[in-house]
Amino acid sequence: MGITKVDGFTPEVTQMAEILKALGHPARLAIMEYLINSPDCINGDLVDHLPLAQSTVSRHLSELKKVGLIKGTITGNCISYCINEEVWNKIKVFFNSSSDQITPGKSCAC
Amino acid sequence: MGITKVDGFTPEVTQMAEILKALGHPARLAIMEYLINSPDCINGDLVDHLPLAQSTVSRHLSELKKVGLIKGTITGNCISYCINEEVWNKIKVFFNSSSDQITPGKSCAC
DNA sequence: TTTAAATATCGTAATATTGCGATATGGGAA
DNA sequence: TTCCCATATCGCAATATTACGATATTTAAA
Repeated sequence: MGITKVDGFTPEVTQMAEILKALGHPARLAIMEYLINSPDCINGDLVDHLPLAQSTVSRHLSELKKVGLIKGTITGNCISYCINEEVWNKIKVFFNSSSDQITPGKSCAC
Repeated sequence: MGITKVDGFTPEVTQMAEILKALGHPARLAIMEYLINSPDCINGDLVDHLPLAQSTVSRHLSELKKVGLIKGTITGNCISYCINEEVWNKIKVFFNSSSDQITPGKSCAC
């Protein structure tokens, strides 16, 4: 089928899965790291840093923006993309709070 | 194409992307939450908690195991699956350390 | 207005993913 | 051994993803 079932899952799970799915690609994860490390949000030479064609990079940027991981706009030759810290923080909180719920030293044998 | 390019990315990025990709599905994320909240690792009634057929759940479990997110084995009627805390923690560290690198109040305009 | 630059979108082809039913497999119980 | 139960695997069909080249779009500058 290739179609992901959504019915029966909580909106929280569905939304977080969408975000993580967007991050689950080497190019998109590399883009995020690049944006994190670039202090001025400019990613004009992003294409040079990735082994992908310009159109492919643009498509990945579009997907990251779709799920809210990045924000910004392009106006002329001024490229202004940066991390959406709110969403990024949401992921961080998700994993931190999940970790707290793990029973330490959980036995995995019967 | 549908084939994800790997050449040109660091092994770290590629591996983390694989893990996040595995988590980027509502069913698999729900499975992880279920495993986190079940103190005794038993997931025999996992199928009842998901809106998916048994074979589909088994396939998702297989993918989670492939990337190391869960560990355990099935011996007879004794189901023993649980979170691989080491990998889970690796994700947590990844997002926490990444957040530290974000320049606070980064301006996104030109 | 025309040109140059940079990014976005389109069209396409190849591959991957998803889900289910059917079936196979494995271990315990009768 | 045979039966029963639960999970794993297979095979299939439908859809999604990925990447690229070509083209469109947009903005600033000449």
